[in-house]
Amino acid sequence: MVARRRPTMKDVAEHANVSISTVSYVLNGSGPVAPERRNRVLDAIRLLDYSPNESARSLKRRSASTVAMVIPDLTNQFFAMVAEGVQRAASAVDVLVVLVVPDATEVPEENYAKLLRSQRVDGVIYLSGTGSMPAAIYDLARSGPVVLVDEQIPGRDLPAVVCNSRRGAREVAAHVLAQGHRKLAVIGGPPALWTAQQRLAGYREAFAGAGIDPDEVPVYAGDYRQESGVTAAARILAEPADKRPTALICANDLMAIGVIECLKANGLSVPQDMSIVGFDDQPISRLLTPRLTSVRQPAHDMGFRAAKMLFDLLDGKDGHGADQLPAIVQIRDSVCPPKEDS
Amino acid sequence: MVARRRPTMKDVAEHANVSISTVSYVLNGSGPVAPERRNRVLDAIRLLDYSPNESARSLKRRSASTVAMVIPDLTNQFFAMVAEGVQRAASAVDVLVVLVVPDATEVPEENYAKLLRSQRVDGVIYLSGTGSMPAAIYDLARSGPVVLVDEQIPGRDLPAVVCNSRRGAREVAAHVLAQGHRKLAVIGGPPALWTAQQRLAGYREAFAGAGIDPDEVPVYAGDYRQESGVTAAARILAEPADKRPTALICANDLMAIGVIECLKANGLSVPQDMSIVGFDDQPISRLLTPRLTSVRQPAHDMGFRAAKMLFDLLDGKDGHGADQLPAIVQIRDSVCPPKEDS
DNA sequence: GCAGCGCCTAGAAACCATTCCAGTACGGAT
DNA sequence: ATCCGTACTGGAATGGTTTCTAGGCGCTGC
Repeated sequence: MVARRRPTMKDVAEHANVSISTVSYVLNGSGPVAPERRNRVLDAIRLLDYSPNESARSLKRRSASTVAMVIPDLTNQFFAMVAEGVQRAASAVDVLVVLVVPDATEVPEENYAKLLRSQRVDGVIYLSGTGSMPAAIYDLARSGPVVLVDEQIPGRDLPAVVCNSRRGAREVAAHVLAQGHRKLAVIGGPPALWTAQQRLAGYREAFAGAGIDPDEVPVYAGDYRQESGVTAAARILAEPADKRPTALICANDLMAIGVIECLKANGLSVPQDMSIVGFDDQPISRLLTPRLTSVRQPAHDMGFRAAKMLFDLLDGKDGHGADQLPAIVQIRDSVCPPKEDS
Repeated sequence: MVARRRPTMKDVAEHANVSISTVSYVLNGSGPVAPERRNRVLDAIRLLDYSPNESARSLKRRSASTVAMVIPDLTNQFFAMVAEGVQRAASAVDVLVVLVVPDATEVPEENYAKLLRSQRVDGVIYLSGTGSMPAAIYDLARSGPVVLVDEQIPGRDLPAVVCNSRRGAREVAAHVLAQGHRKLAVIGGPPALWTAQQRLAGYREAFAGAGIDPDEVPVYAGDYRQESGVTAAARILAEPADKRPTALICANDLMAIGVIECLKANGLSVPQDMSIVGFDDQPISRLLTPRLTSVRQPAHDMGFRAAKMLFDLLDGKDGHGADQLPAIVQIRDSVCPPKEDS
């Protein structure tokens, strides 16, 4: 089968006995067309099964009706949910979303900038993953509109949709403290990430509020991945039993899951032997045993709003700044009062 | 800040004192250029921070270097993993992947066809979700190259990457039977889906092989979503205890999770009171209590191969047909022998 | 009866890169 | 000195759309 040439506006115009510009006016409603001719054009379009060549269109319009979405890890359901939110907002206005997964091997921000400059995409929605240089993101933003999700660059106010992580963190830590725990430990996220900083700050506020010196609470380094939860838990278990914390505050659910895995493997039970909380409220978290107490971020909504914000930016509406959504503590079964003897 | 015009080849050419075509030759290596001039061009490109306008390029080349990936549900980790595989294959050859999530409200295949015809994308990778009409997919495939993942249209051999679901299903059912179960039930997927049909067929083969009449085994209708597992479990629990199956074979993990949720809520324990198996081997499944016995599909690899297959198609290499990967049974803790008294 | 106005239409100039083709310059062979 | 082939270069056509501009036509109001 010889791949027949797709029909163009010219074909439609000839078929309908009008000029090319008339066809364009009909297509975009960008000029007045007499009803009778409009119908002729419409008929011709149907007949020829014409659809406009989007490459030509974006060339002329200087806009690709496409945005890039940078997602560090799709299998993390938080990101997946954000992605769905973005997608939903985009498809409502007929914008395509291209999926970009940073390649760990190189500095990817440069590629996104090139994407932007080559007009393949009109803007970028950026979810930061385990490690990205603030400076690189800022450079990227100079090539075109960028909206950050759950990330902020200190000092520069790039448009962003964030969650009140600090408050959520404070509240979940307060919940743990309210159960009577005094020997705590934190498993933190990648220190370079805004969210990790915010969450830690929130925890410390709660500690201070309960009369505990935040600097006395050990913070184990994590990277938001499950594996790092396992590692941190192993380190904690290596300490003598009477020095161990009675509650462990994890900066996200994945690490909390790793922790629980490790504790269980070592014969400890959660929450009886150790209370655990997470952050993110992944859908799985309520299916675990015990059901994990966590902090819910409105992921879908964050994605949706970020996309909206980007579209506004592209439309020239310059209401940038950060949009902040609430984080909500979900209390479940992974926290209980500490044992008497600790 | 006035949005300054991006530099074009013309600017580069003027800057380097060569013609536009020379710049193009340098850019694409599509013609001989003397080293000295090549360097002048390269310098000018760097100096002006030029990057080619991809819209113009695709217009001329008649190819967008972009493919669409239809994903019914990103929060399903199986799909997410496939997506990552696709993405990885694509980024290796500098192809963009646009994410398309079917909108439940309308017939989306038509939109994908339009996407294809408008040359916004060169091809489509199609993962079928809970319900899609085979005919619609076939229509879609007439607008451009389409590769199916974990789906096949009977009678038409569209290019596809599938998993040996039938065999995996047979084996996992055989495992259940080997534990001594004789009273079984199946919770099936959407009957319109190829995977659901294959899995059911596999289960039935195993039943027959164990001397059980497959038609005697009740099949509850599910739709691959967690909720439908809950519903089916509730229906089963409504039956008198001595008529209940001792083992429940679920056509995917999500439904199995729903089943377990419901059983637990009703005071039954898994696997002691009822054995459960799933299909897909979602990453969460090994974190549940009990750890769920399931069938692993090489999701990432399936995505990767599907993308490769599509790119081959686009390159004119016509080695279509279906690629079949093995499904591997993962035996864990959710199956044990039936109680004596049943 | 004519200027002036509103609708509508067609022509043509962008938009930017690719590629065919004709042409230049220069080395060596005759 | 002439001719030819090679290695390179530049002009121009092309891809399909949008949009500016000018103009045609039928009215109204004076």
